[in-house]
Amino acid sequence: MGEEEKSLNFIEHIIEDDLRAEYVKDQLRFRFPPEPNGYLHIGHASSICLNFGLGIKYNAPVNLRFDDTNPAKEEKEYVDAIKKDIKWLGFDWDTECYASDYFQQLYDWAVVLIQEGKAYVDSQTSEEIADQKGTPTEPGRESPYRNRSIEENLSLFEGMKNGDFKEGDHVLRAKIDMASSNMLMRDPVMYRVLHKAHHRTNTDWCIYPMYDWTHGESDYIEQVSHSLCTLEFLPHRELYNWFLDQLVSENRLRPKQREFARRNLSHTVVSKRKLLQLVENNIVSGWDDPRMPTISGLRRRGYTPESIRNFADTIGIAKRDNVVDVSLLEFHVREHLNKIAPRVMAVLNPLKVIITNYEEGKEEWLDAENNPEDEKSGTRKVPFSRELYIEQEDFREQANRKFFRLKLGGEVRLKNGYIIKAESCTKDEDGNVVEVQCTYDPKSKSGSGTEESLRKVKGTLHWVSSSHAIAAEVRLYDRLFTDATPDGHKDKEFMDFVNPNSLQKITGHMEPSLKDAKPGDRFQFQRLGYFNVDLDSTPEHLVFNRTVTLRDTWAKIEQKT
RNA sequence: UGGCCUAUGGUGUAAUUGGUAACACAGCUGAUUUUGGUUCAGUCGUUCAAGGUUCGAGUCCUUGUAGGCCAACCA
Repeated sequence: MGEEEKSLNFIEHIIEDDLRAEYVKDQLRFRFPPEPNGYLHIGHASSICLNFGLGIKYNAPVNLRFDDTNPAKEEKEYVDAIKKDIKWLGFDWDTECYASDYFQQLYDWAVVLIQEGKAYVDSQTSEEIADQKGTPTEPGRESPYRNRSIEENLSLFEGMKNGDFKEGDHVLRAKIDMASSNMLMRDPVMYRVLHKAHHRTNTDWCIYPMYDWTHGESDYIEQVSHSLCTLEFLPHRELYNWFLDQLVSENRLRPKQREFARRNLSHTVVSKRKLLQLVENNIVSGWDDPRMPTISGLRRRGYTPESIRNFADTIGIAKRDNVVDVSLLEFHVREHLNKIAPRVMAVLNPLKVIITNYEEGKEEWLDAENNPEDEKSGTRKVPFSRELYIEQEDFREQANRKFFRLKLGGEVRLKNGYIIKAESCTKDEDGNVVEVQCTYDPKSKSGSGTEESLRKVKGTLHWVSSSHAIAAEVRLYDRLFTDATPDGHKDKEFMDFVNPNSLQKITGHMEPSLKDAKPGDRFQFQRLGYFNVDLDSTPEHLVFNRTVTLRDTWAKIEQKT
């Protein structure tokens, strides 16, 4: 019941007010209305969580409606990807709808508008129409075709529908007010001729309705009570209402458009158009590249639906411009993955360690906890032997007291194993350490209960047995852009900020339990971060993505000195 | 030179609708820890400005300032 204490966002306040004033709960209905012209991104996730979350909160139906009125940009591929992403996020829609299902109804209504003298066919070029539109500070001029007879309009509009005209010959316009301070009210175009096949209606139509003439009417047909969209549609509201005024009947629910600010994420772009540019210019491998802020990219990267929902929940919804720090998103994945990801050991930057007093050829299988956060997760066996790998960063010949890791003459615990002491090291001709010779304390074995095993040493390192380790490709990701707001600069293009080093591929050495890992499986590589198995992975060639690093306090300490 | 929207810590969002400015992240301290992870405790810091109404203003009014949106046969 703690849920009820949560304060309402401004949309919920509006709904509560409406519930008190005019609606009953049963009339509430929402919709998520993507255009199938690209993949969904983290900004859409916010909108999805808003609309479907409202549906859950008020036990109201939520439609998935494809706003497919522009066949030039839309494809079935996108429809399928969108449906997959919404389901993956954990939501389900009441009815799958398409604006294209309403083409006939929309046409019939348009004819009614013509008959009532509220719409006319304009036969000018788009340039002429644009020229007459005026500017925000000057009124527009009326089209010479504005006062055509109803009969002529009717016959021309029918001709448009029948394919008698080329693209651009005519458009249908609403007759509103060329002097309105709202540019959208200056006789907006309702229909244009487009001789293009539509992914659902194929060539049935060669005129297509514009967004404004479609959206509110679709909401009305579906009896959506609250049509929520982003703030850039705010000026459209007047037109949305004008179109509704022409056709709503008293006894049917009249939809309301309400607007909220789109969510921006730092160090990335959240716009289908810009994401498409990244794909087309091969900056990334595709819409689902793990560096992309698309839902499919985040999924491939290893994000969980829960973490994205929690993120959307935390940032909430409001009306002001915003740039949410990506570290908040990262916090939510870590929070979730910490609870569910099995711990394993993997060495990404190997440095050979020889335990000189450990018998050659001997191997031991040690017990390792799968997840300290989950008692039921049990343990697994990891092999130990004379020759191991640790991370290069975990050894220094000498270091100060703040360095808890291995140094000459110093001791360290090997996680789930023994305490070792570095005795000497060998270097190559360039002076790089290539091998460390250590001794181990045979009585210090983890979990053995001996006095020595309970000894406290400052550092604990992860490691793998070099002969048992399996090699795997590991893909390390960094932010796609070097700037926090790549598309927020007036003098520069967002493309100027693409990080050239956002992907690094290396070969890591994994503990052998990982050999059966399947695409999608998530792990914590201890002390390194959370990783998942990539779609490209095969049993012969494992591929891991780093979802996110662990919080790294050491990196901060080191940076300061 | 127009119309509309917005303004709360570094970031995001709240504030019983005029009554103690709070939650999360980030940052910083410390404790715990066989992950420099987790967990725990503490800490830092906020109402764009100036007037006004009021016993009382983040909230209402006025003016200003700053940012955003609007002139696609895109959505």
